[in-house]
Amino acid sequence: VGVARRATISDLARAAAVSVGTASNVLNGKGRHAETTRLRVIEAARNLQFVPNALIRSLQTGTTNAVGVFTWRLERGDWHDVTFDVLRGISRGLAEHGMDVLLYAAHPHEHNVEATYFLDGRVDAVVLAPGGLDREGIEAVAGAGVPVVALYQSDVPERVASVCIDNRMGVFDAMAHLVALGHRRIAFIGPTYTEDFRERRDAYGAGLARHGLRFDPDMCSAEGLGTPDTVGPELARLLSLGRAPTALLCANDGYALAVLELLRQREVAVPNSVSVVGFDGSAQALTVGLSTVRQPAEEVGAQAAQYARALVGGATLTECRTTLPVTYVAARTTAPVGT
Amino acid sequence: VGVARRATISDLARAAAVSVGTASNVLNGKGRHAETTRLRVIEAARNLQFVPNALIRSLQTGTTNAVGVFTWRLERGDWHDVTFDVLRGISRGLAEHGMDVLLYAAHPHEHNVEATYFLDGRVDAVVLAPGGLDREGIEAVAGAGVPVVALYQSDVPERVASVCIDNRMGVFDAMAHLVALGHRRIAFIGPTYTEDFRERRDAYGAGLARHGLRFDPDMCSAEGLGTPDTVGPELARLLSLGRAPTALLCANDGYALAVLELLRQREVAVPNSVSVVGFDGSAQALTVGLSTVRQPAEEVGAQAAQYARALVGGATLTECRTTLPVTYVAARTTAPVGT
DNA sequence: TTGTATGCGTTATCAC
DNA sequence: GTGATAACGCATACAA
Repeated sequence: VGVARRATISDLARAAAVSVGTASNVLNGKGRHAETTRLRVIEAARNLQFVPNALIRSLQTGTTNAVGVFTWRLERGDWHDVTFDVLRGISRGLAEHGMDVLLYAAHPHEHNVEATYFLDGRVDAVVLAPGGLDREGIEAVAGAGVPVVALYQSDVPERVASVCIDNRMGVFDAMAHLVALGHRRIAFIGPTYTEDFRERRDAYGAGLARHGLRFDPDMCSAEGLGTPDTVGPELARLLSLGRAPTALLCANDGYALAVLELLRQREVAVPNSVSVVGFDGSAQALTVGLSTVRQPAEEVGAQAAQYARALVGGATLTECRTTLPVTYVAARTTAPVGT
Repeated sequence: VGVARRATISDLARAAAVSVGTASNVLNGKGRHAETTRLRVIEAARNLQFVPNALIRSLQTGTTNAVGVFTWRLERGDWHDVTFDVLRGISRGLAEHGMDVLLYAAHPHEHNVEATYFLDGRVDAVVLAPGGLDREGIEAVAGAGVPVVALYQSDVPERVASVCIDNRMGVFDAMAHLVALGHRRIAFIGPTYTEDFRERRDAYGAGLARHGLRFDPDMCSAEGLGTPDTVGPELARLLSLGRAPTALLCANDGYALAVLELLRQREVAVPNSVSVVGFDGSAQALTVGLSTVRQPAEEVGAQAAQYARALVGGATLTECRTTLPVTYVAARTTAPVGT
């Protein structure tokens, strides 16, 4: 490994026969300078391959040009299928303004997330996916003067920005479609351990009422449902009901895909025997033609990036919150009842 | 936004009635200290919610505890379906040692990647996905004393680490399976714009020879093939051949999935009329039951993380290179010929 | 227009 | 065991 000490601005100044102050000013385009001086500095910088130390620069300017991003996990197919789409949105939204992402390492059972992670001055703001920091932790970060953008959480402290999606709208649209297809026995499969999941389940209840359908506890997952890979017993229970559901509304694509796989193993025809609907519009969902509610995950990230920048810029937006619309897209896992 | 100035170590030292040096030592567990002193410092740190400034800390210690990761894009379903798996592997491998990931923002048509990105002192090492930095750029980074780990590139400068996968093995295994199923007319669909793609295509040629099959240029994509969404004409061409292929070996899952979708639209039965094989083992591939070669993407990332740490630690491994094995997994898109 | 001096917050090196 | 002080590399305010 080469140990070539990188050139500092003093090296540069010496080489260009100017003072460090002048060198700094020229490089940052501040003040006026004799053309010859300017050229000498530029030339020397090229020769020395001078790259200013970002750390010290940040220390000086008070800005790091980086946003911390915490995503609870980068798991594949777990509770949140669109994590990476969100990440891309954030990254892109920041890239347009020359900012980078500091991805905080946090993996289950390995580290607890602490507010202090985000207070060491490395980032100008943080974007938080749900599940990592509790309300107290969020308060601590925001209270320390680090702007916070919360994702998929509407119940956040006063000064915290948030970007959510319209779960209610998505569920309503999906249910309207199912009802239009003649479905009356619509079941809901999903857990309750995030705000999104809870909203979707609540919307399911409200959706039934909208169409004059009765809520049947048997047709709705109880609190304890785990991750998609443990959905087997729940599905078995539903299928064994006297009046089994003709449509399965799932809390997200992960559950829907797990359900599809189980149905395939049981040789239950989809969508002919039973319709299945997901939520999120994950890549896998699109690939298999799952009818699902597409959420604008990349936009969620982009919006978060914009809020982060705005807050850093001092914009004391009291209203830096938004709920983005979703789009139900019928594909190949929904059909008229009894076909 | 709160502007609460964060407590510095001098504040802490004053509060604890010790010198900054002692405070620093206590916090970092260096040297021996009277128990009372230690407790005073700890207590004061708690009260003041002291968090050391990571920038200055890095300035002092010369280490940032962060690794820069450059992934050409975070695109969905583009050339590299496993980007996120790799990212997870890197993140995880670093997290175990308390290190974070600085994700460099680089999106197509928005920014060119320059070696200087990685030379501003923000990271201890960098991991580079292919396509971003050319050989000269990599040399520049490594030459400046920043350890580099290249992914999916074996042709790298002397001091650069690299993590690759055994493309040849994967293609051979897949072809052996196809041949065992009775296939003789096996076509290859894929581009050549990455080393992996080229290796896979070359292995296809070698694989044919292995089984005593003749290489037919008509059965192999020409150089110019674009992204998966433009694979239509190529597939049409293959299907219209006098002796059309009975099996399609695709350069990666993205192409394979695109092919599957097109075949579905054309109502060509898979695997009964034609078998399809992908490469990479992406989430989508697993979901649809694509027969594919699974590459250990997360391990690739984890290995890269380990190399990065080793190089940072001064380990002058001349041999910090590896080629990880892959596993062909037959699923639901391959069947005996003519069924 | 250019140069000089100060300070950022921390760690490391040395006296005490 | 503890404390003073230098040094890290840069931007900035101010003097020349």
